[in-house]
Amino acid sequence: MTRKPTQTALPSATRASAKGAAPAGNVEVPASNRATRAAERRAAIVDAAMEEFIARGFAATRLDDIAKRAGVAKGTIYLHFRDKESMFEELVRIVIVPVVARLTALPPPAGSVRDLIEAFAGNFLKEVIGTRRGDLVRLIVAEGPRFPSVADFYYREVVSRGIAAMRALIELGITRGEIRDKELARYPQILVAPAMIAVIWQSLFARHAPLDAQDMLRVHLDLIFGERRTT
Amino acid sequence: MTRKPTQTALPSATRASAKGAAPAGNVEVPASNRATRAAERRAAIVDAAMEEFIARGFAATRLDDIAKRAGVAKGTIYLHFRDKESMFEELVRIVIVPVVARLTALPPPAGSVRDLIEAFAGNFLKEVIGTRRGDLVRLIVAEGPRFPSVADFYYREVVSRGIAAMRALIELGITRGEIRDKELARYPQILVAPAMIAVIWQSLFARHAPLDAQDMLRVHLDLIFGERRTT
Amino acid sequence: MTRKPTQTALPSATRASAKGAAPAGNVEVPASNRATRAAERRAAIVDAAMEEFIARGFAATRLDDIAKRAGVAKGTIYLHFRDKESMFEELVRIVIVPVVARLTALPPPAGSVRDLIEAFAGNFLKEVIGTRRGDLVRLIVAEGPRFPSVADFYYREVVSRGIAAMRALIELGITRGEIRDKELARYPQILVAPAMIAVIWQSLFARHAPLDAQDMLRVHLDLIFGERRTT
Amino acid sequence: MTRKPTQTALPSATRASAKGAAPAGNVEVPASNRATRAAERRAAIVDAAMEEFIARGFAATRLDDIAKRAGVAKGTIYLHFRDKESMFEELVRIVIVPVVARLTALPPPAGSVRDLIEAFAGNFLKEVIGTRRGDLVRLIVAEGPRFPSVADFYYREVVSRGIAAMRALIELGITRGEIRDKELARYPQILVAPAMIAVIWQSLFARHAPLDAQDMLRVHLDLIFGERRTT
DNA sequence: TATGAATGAGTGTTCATTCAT
DNA sequence: TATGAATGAACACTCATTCAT
Repeated sequence: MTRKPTQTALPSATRASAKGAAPAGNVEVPASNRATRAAERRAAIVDAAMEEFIARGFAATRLDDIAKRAGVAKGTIYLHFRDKESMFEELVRIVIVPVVARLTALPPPAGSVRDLIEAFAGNFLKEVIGTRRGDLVRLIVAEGPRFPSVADFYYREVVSRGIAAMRALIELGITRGEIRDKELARYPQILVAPAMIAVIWQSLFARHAPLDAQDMLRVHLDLIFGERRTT
Repeated sequence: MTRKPTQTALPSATRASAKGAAPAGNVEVPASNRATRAAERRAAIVDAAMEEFIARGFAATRLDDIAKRAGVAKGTIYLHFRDKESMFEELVRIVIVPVVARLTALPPPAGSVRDLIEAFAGNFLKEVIGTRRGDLVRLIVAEGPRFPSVADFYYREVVSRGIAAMRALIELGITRGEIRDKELARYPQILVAPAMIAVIWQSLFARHAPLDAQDMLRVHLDLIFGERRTT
Repeated sequence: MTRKPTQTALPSATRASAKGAAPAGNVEVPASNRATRAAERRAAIVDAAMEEFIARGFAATRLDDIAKRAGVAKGTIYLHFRDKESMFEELVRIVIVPVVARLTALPPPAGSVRDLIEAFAGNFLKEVIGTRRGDLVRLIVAEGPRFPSVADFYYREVVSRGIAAMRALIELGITRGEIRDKELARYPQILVAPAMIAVIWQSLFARHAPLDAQDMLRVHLDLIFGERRTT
Repeated sequence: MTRKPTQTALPSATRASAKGAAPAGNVEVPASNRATRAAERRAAIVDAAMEEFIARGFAATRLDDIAKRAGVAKGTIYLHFRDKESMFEELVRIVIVPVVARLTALPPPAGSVRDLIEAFAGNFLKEVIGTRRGDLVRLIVAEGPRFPSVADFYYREVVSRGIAAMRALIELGITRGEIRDKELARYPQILVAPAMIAVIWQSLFARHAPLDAQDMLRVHLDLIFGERRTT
């Protein structure tokens, strides 16, 4: 298998390092204090690791490459993470948690259930589908069986909460008469399935056949809520 | 990462060794001819490789383990496959092709479109979801980005054909008035999404929360076709 | 290191197999008897092995290639030779012996010593320099330290006899007054050295700078015998 | 082939570790700086590799043995050389270059041409014949055909320059009347041949029949320049 | 705290040798 | 006698981890 160093830049939510505050021209310990510097390094490592893990998978990723991409020495990684495995596990947590936080910070619960779900889908589209985070989801699907702790974490923090939230929305929709099919509440997975498929499709088949995820999700919601009168 | 050799038995479609000719209760199989033996060995390697690749992913799988599981010497693998990569690529072909063949051997095209799709879903449930083949699908999702040839093959042989077949069925359903939502034909992925989600769920989360895939697919079809009067 | 199968044909003194006697169109055991067939196979193996050993050296030569080149199965080699090492050792004997025999079948001892030596040099030029046999000499130089038995054999059969023969000629030349330098008899190597250098040169540097070995040997003999009046 | 690790000590020109600074009788060398240590290690690897390659040839040499002999871990070799092949190629350069430099640092160009050549021969005797460097020459002859880059390098740096230098000396000798045979200038190889033969002889046949290389070279020079009056 | 040279266990691949046919 | 599939020891090369500086 060929190794072509992926050179994609990384505009990451975890990056806390872009600080204009550092006084230029200082060789020893610039402006920020020790703790900040450490946090920056750690963030750089996390970013680099995510890129590499996504590009090659856990086993095929070399710490050398992560270090190079993060701009630190290989040994430095071990000052922040116990080993490669726990780096991967922590990485997933570090990246996933803020996303979940943002997605669950639901918009004002005003309006129809469909509006709520559409808002949610819009966020998901923007934050996940076709982004690094989407790739991370695929990575979790890929490595889950070898990292039960990751699968557990992901199930606990993302899947089960997502399913519960969707179920609550569906039940609300049924109560309000927006959703006809009462059985849907038993399988919120059905509501989420096209979004997941979109995530995977973008990773694997986008270059064979592009997919208009937004439009697909709209069609799906039409199916569930009945066609919209106007847009 | 700990390495516990997964010892799952393997009831495989690729196994050609179930010879009815062998006297039952015989320990030493009398051997048959050279070509047959070679085919058996190759099948054993394919089966073993599939188990190992599914359990560990491509990079973390050791040829030593495949050989041990297949009951052959390591060198023997190289009599059948050029190297680890091409073994993986051929493996996918070898396992996928007959499944596709079987799934596309559509049941008697009589009855309603819903009956057709239900028959198809039933096959998929039996042949893929929760089986080794399902795990293979997850494996392809996992390794696809690193094996463009595999992703290409899978798209060409499975995805595009599956999408096309589903679209044809959907259009038929629309024509016959069984399906109301005309836009569905533009996104057959929606029809398939829950089945794919079921495949992944069984691999990753079954132990956290079992999923009645059959029931879920029924609910999904009810959503698309309208609730069934009787079952 | 790349492996380009050397495809040079092999017009070898050891080949005894080119027999027009075999009745065409016979599948089982053609004309010649069993022993002859075996001898042919053995000769084919020896020829093929020589080519391969010369092209790659002992360690880098694969028995597979020898077998392929000889047109026999790999196992067949083991019917003729105990193992790779002893094949190499026997090979050297098999190829060297007839050459020595031919070279030592000295031409009629008439004429001057210089004539004798020139005749000898002519043979050497024709039979060794720039030929497969020359390459074999280089091979012996190359593998000698790892094959003491080969070095021993070569010293015993070729070097010591060659040196002795040269010394005898030199002494005759001194006696007859053809050679002035009496000390030359103590170092017959000096007489042979340019011929050896020519052998090596053709193997290694011919493509950088071609060497007219014949002319060089003449100049060398002029040095020893004094310039010739006419040619 | 039996594998007996040759344990010959190695007084090498490449060894840079003989540090006069180290307190005598000290077991643990105090280390000095990083760069020095790296250079020492590299030199140790080069020395060890030369020993092993000379003893076994390229293909039969194991990197494990080189590492063991050099007192480093196997991986360390790869910090200094890309792979086995390039190690061999660099090795030849590293060892040959300083020898050439020393040999071409000609002695005071005073005196007769014969004196010059004798000085040169003396150096060659001391520096090459019967030394590790001589063995290396034999190794180059052995592996040249499989390492064109080595053969090229050797031709360019050693052979062609040596031939040119010898030709210049011969022509000077002819001009001054020291050398009678005018054709010799066309084949400087003749002048060098006995020295090369001596190199090979010491490697292969010394134990069968010792050769007094110094005396042989003197006889050869007598042949070319005419016998010396006194020594 | 940060470095990166050094380590050595681990793995894909090769190939001499065997042996059932 | 001849075959060539099968074997498994051997080896080049990699890379996670350590540790002296």
